[in-house]
Amino acid sequence: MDHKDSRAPTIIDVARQAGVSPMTVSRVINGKQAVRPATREAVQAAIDALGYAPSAAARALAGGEEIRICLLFSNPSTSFLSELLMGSLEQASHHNVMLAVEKLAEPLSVEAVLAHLKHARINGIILPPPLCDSPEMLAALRDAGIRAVTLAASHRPDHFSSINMDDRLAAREMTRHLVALGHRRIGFVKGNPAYNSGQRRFEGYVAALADAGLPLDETLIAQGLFNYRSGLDAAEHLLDLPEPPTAIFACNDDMAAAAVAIAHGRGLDVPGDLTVCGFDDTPLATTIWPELTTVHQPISDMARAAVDLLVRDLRGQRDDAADEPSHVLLDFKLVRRQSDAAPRRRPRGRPKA
Amino acid sequence: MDHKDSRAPTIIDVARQAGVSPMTVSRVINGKQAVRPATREAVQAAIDALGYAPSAAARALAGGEEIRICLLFSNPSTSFLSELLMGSLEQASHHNVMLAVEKLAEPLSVEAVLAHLKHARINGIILPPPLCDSPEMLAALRDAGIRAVTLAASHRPDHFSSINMDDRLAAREMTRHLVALGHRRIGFVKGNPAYNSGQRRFEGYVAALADAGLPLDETLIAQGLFNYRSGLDAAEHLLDLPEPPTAIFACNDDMAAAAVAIAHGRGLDVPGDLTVCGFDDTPLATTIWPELTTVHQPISDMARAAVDLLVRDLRGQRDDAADEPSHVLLDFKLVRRQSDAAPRRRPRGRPKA
DNA sequence: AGCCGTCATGTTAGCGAAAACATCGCGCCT
DNA sequence: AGGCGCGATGTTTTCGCTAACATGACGGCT
Repeated sequence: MDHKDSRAPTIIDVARQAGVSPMTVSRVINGKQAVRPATREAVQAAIDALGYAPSAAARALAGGEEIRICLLFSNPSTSFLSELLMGSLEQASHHNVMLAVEKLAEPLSVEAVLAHLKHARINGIILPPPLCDSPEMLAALRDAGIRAVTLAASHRPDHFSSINMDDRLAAREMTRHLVALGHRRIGFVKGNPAYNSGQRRFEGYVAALADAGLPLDETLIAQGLFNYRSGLDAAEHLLDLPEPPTAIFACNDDMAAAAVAIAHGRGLDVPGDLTVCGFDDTPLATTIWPELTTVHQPISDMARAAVDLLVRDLRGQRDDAADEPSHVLLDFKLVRRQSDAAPRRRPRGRPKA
Repeated sequence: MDHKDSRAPTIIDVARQAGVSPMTVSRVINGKQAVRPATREAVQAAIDALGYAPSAAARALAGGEEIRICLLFSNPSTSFLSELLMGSLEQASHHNVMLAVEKLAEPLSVEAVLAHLKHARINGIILPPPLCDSPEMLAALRDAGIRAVTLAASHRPDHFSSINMDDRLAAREMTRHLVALGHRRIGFVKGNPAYNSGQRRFEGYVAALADAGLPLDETLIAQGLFNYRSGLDAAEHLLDLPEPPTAIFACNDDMAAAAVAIAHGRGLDVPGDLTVCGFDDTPLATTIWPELTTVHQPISDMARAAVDLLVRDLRGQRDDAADEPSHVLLDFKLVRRQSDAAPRRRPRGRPKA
């Protein structure tokens, strides 16, 4: 298609084609300043005709500051990670910033990390759990003058922006959904107390019960650790109760999957004899059978938002020093699949042999 | 630490500090041509002292060609994807090439993709499954003159380089391991026939049986589809046999997990009463209980190798047109966890009630 | 002894885009 | 009516680095 087989068209080629100066083309590309509509259209036509796309490298070079941000993670589940990566990569290329991805070695030495970040000229960092909940990490970052935004952190950080999902509300809606289905005895499997999100999910459960005027039965609450193994124990305990729940709401999908396994082990049909719901919408939720009804956390959206915020903060540094961190709360979605149903008419009846 | 609070040090600062010209610094950085050891050390010292790191943007700009490669995926599991991303991102930044990550919309229109790639000035593509197994995709890419390397493809592509793992050998070793444990009746759950890797894993199983002089019992072979649900059916079928296997080797972890679930549902202990092994080492393998003995596919290494190959091909284009595609086979690793054990002394004995 | 190749290093000229500054034309205000 | 201001566009310079070429010193060869 090209006149010459040689190189990709540059902004100068476009300018020539459109009969304007390169600067005008640049303005059109960046949508800046005033350009007459007629001129804009001409330039756009030239761009389309030549199949021009700006060189990211040249842009970064000329644009003054070269922004490099880093997604620093230590130990999230891979599904969480890949969502995170997808979202942040996309948005990073969108803003034309470099995105490094860094895995923190296990004995996490804050100084070592900082030294590395300094060395790699990282301007800003995205911190997913569990790093975002480490006060020393946060403090060290602040002292080093590196911008950060926490993602799904337990606590709202003091000096940084944050992106979160409303765990409490999500759990409340899920519980409300269970109540609407007709369940009255709803078991809850708590998460690892070290993670605050588990706590907030529990609060949502409690609140929804109160909303519905249902009593909070302590015996229906089992402690879990967020992992499958603990979910096994918790479900075992719940189903051993003299009057077992008709539904189990677990704090994450792994534990919910464990509850399904235990139920099947006892010959219970899910959801016929027992409704099981999870939280997070990890791939596990759709690999097991029946597929789990769960809460979908918009991880890639959160990552996108985090990049946006970080870039805004970073670019803003030059403009003004207003620097107020923002805190955004993203929408979750309750996704209904096949593990929930109304309780059997006579909850205490035996499943058919 | 910096003299001025202003900007990051440039190659010129380093040159001044070391008392040489910028070009010499550039040569040291790129490890090119002959630089006297003494000079090299001086420059290195200056680099360290200033904490200098080269600007990727400037490098790409000056370096002539700006290489952009793309990881094009359609539908892999997220764990596979995140490994892929980690490896390729790391290596891409290592080579200072841009890495775009592109998800293909479901109704995969090859032309649309090509148009997009052209537009985004992508020079080379990494193709994981299932895209790498689409002949039309491969043909279209070749016709468009875009370089590609397939990753874990079923067939060795004609015109592109490829990265693979030896599925056949891995399955053979796993089976051999099971035999060494004392198992004689080893069930096999095949994968979706559409994927060739499943076929090659099956071949490995057959070969290992032959190695051990064990008969190939057709009744012990169940067809699966690579998903959990199909694993449930396959395991059910296998355990319903008048003389059930003492071990089940599933073609992937999802189906192995299903087999564990079925075993538990029947009151069978894993691995006491039944050994279950998987393949792939997905996160699922370590979330369920007991954790699965499986084959670890070095996905991130494969991604790294893919990037290396692609960059070499792309840069080589300028140098010479030798252009012979290479095909590399990476090592797998058999990872033993808690789902395998020697069979019970009397295999036909009932599990204790 | 003089010439030339070769190694080690310096100099110049961009790469493609955007910032900063310059220009030009036009309508509006006093 | 003259100047002022501003909107639309052009020119120049700059970003950090490397390719290509230039230089200079040194040693082996005839």
